[in-house]
Amino acid sequence: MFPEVDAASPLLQNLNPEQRAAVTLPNEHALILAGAGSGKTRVLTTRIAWLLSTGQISPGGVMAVTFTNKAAKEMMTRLGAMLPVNVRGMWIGTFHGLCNRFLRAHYQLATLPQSFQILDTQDQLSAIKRLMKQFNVDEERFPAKETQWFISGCKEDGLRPRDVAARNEEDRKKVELYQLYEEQCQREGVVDFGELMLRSYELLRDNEPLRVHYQRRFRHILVDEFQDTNRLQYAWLKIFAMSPDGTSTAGNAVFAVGDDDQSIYAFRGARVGNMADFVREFHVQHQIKLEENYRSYSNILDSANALISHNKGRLGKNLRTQQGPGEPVRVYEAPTDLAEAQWLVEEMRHLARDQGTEPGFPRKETAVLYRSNAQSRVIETALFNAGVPYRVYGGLRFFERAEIKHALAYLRLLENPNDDTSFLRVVNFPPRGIGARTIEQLQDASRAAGCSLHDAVSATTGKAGANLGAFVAKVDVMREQTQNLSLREIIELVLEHSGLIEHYKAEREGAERIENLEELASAAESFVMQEGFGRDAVAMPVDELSQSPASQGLNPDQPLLNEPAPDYVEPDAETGETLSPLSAFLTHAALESGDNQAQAGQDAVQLMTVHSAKGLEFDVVFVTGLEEGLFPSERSMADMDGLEEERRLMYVAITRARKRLYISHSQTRLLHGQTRYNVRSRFYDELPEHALKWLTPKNQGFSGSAFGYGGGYGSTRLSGAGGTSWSSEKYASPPVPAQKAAPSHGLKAGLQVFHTKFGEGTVLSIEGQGDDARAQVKFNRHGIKWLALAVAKLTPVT
DNA sequence: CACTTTCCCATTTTT
DNA sequence: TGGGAAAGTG
Repeated sequence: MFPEVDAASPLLQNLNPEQRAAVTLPNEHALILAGAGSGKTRVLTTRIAWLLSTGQISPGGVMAVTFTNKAAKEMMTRLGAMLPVNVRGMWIGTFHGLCNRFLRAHYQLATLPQSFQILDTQDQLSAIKRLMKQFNVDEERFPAKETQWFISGCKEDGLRPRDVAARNEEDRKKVELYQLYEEQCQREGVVDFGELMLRSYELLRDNEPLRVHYQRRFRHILVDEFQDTNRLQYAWLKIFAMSPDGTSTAGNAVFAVGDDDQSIYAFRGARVGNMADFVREFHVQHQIKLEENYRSYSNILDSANALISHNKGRLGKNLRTQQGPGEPVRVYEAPTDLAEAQWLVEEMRHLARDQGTEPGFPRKETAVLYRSNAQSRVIETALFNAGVPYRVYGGLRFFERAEIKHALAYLRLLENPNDDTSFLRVVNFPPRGIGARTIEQLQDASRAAGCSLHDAVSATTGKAGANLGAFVAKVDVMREQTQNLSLREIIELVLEHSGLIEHYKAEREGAERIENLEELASAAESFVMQEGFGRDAVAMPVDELSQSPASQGLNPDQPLLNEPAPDYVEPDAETGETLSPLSAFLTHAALESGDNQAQAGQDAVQLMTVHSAKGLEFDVVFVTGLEEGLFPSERSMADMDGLEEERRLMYVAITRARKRLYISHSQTRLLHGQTRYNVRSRFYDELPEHALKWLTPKNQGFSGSAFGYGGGYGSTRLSGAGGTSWSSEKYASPPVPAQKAAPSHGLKAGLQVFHTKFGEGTVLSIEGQGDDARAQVKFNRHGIKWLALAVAKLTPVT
């Protein structure tokens, strides 16, 4: 063993035997099966810290890949706390972030312009729509969304147009569109998310010296959430560790951490099978299971274990805890979705009251989970009426807001005038007399000349042409004027000269948009300060690469195991070429859409889908809407894989809870304007009776009836007033109609409130009743306003 | 070009 | 039912 282990032992101190074994594995491929709450991130970061502090590797030899920016950031923060090491120098990031970094470093080899821009999903869709219009593709037969899905799917499987076998006319058309789309992107100098991955994969695959260089460099490749990798990501990882023919390269080790039971992203291309493939293709000798759970009481874990045991073909894992049984899992059946929501709110009041006696649950430690976003509405209404502060996850993120995207489009045009997607977004925004007609003509001209819209402008004539010319001139002038300005100044100039600010000043809801635009300038400034810009996007300078651990203050005597290949020097390291701050910021904006958790400081109940709850934990968790057809979703019940994924989803939901878990469902639910009569989810019958406590009498379950789980029986609608054949004793008492009780909005004069648009304010007066109730509120920043309580979202500030 | 009307859709989400 | 996007109107 390494003598340095002793020196590193503080790192290993608080690990259990399995965790310690994982952290100290030899430099060989390994698969860590990490159950929910088993300290997965901890193992991952400690592994890196251990490798560094025992001198087995230098920072430049580490690559750690995650799926989300959040996870990458957390890893860097925790690592930085463990060791005095420059975490920025390491290749820690998301798949896409690392691919971006790689492509920026080798943009010539990748045949990309140096400041290529990244299309997000929206941009991609509009690019495809534009393409389809240009080639007169029938949007009825080929919806743009479907084309987008097809193209992304191909890329995720590593397929170029020529690799796709088309067996019918439709497929041929789609492949043709894929081909045209690629040409368009290349012409415009933009890449979509899939392209980032695919292109870097291909570059490594086809360029041997380059591949060998990186293979020698990254001796340790660590992967988080391995069960979520798609085909291409798997191939991408493999190319770092092996020759394309499958010959293993001596010396580097892939350390994959994942949990097959938490694989819930098959719908977007994730392949759990990658775990088994990994073991086979990499001849994995080291598999370690982390089954000790540090999060939940055993009643909760027993429920999770029992449920997931109904899935076939698992890699096999059982969570255990040293904590006691804890409280039973509480189960509730409501007559209506509204009643379910009201019960939930009532229960939350108790939780708040319990705070005085027991350790207590802060509101932000309470989460309400649901299968689909549509379910949040009833719950939100109930919480709102009860005056309980809450926060909903999901929805528009900062960089996805329309006004932000407009501003970014101008900025992108400064960097790259050929970016037609950006050109079209703002050519007539704010309006400057360039109509659809003019744009069509311009597009025809550009197609005929085979050039970008920008370049086609000079060929246009007439008054329309004059307007276009003015637009292009304006952008060109802005480009010159911003030449030597700081990023903040650039953005401020563009906001002003583009007319965006002026335009929104005139708009009724424009004030908020202007605030967002101002925030964009601030965000850019802090980006420059924090990142020292470009650091994110550029390959590491060579001196850092060859830096010995000694200069990191670590084990001076240990020889480096990862000498970079002498015959290859990373290009940017030589020239010191860096990306402009603007370009780096635009990349940042595309790769990190910004969190949507504004006002995170408030103590509010957390509402989110089960999917977005993955990776989080709360003291109290409500899992709602446990109904056949909803959870499991009827859309996924066609095949067994779909059902098993739903079960894993439920497993994820259950294992979010630390102390108290509620599971609820409703007999009826309003969906798409119609009342649906649902049967409680089959998942109830897969939970252990001993861990449950029914708060309402347990009715005859669907599985107990004579019907079994045939497809399509999950839920039904009442036809007319009749009712269906099987709505017997279960529905003997008609569901309680929606109560029209006076909604207690919980507001009164003098109360401090929060409004999502206007911010904080004070209630001056209330008038009207029920749906007509209005409140006069004096906002700190927006003056006095009347707000209809049925519409406005006012949250009491605590 | 702004505003209104109609129509269509409707798990899950990150990059 | 209700939101967003496309089509229609002054």
